[in-house]
Amino acid sequence: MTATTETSPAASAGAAPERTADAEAVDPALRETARALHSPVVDWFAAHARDLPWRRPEAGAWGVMVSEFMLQQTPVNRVLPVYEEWMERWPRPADLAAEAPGEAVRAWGRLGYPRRALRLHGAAKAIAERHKGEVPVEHAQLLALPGVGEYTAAAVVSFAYGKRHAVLDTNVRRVFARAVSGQQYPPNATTAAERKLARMLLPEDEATASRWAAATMELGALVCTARSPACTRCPIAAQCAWQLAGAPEHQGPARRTQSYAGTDRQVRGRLLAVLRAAKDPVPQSDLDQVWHEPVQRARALDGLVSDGLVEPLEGKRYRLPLT
DNA sequence: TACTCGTGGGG
DNA sequence: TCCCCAAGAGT
Repeated sequence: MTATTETSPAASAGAAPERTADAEAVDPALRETARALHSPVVDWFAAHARDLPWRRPEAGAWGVMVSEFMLQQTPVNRVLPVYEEWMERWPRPADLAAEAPGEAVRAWGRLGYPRRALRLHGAAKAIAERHKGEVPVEHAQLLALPGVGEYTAAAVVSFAYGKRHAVLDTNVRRVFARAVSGQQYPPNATTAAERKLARMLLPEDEATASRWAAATMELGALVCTARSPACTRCPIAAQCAWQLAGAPEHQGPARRTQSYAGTDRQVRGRLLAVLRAAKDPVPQSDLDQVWHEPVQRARALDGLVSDGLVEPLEGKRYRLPLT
């Protein structure tokens, strides 16, 4: 029974008058599908969830937010040590807000995409200034913070505050694509249909919805993986639309793989690595050593400066930003 | 929408 | 070895 992801005639025909304005019509078949998935997935999570530091109560909303920033496109194993250092050094948003942004970039280390460090610092400042030092509870307020998008806002709302909110990351999208839509992989870009499906599948009960969000993510991360899913260990393999369809190969455009060698990104990474390691301002002549091609080198450095990741000083010297 | 933005480990 | 991909956001 593959669930339809769009409006079904049955559900939308005679719109129930008692529905509130923003309530969505729910396909009865999909509702049944959802109920059949909730218990197995949530129970599996209770038995197999990893003991990650940001899942412990003492992490608090700030800990959850820090972890979510770090986990944007970076694997858990690499995040763990940096997260621990970070939380020890800056246990509250105000602690980070009081620091120079360059210190956040330095402490970010080699997690990659260092703009995230800058944005996390900016988010901490906004929280300190506009929210009395407390991580906001409202999704819209979270969304207004730098570096917080649809996913991160939902994750904080759900994981930190236990609210009922659909959480749609790459893991969840893959689980739903397979279990419900019968596809090996989700579309390249998140679609409105996926968002709607995620809302439809969300359990009504708040506490269950929160567990469901974390559980579907964990299932995607540990079992329903991209490359080689461990279907024998999957709690919903018997109901999986993709399995029931014979695990067909993905059709449609392949995800375009991003190159790295020789790109500006690589040059930026090398430049920033030098600056992270330096305690004092670095003369340009030192930065020139990291890349042979002068035009690309200059472009990369300019980009870092305009992104606010690097601060230019008098006499062709550079450092991580003090302000 | 499609593209940019780091880094490194596992298949 | 090489390639794929990993709890996205911003433009």
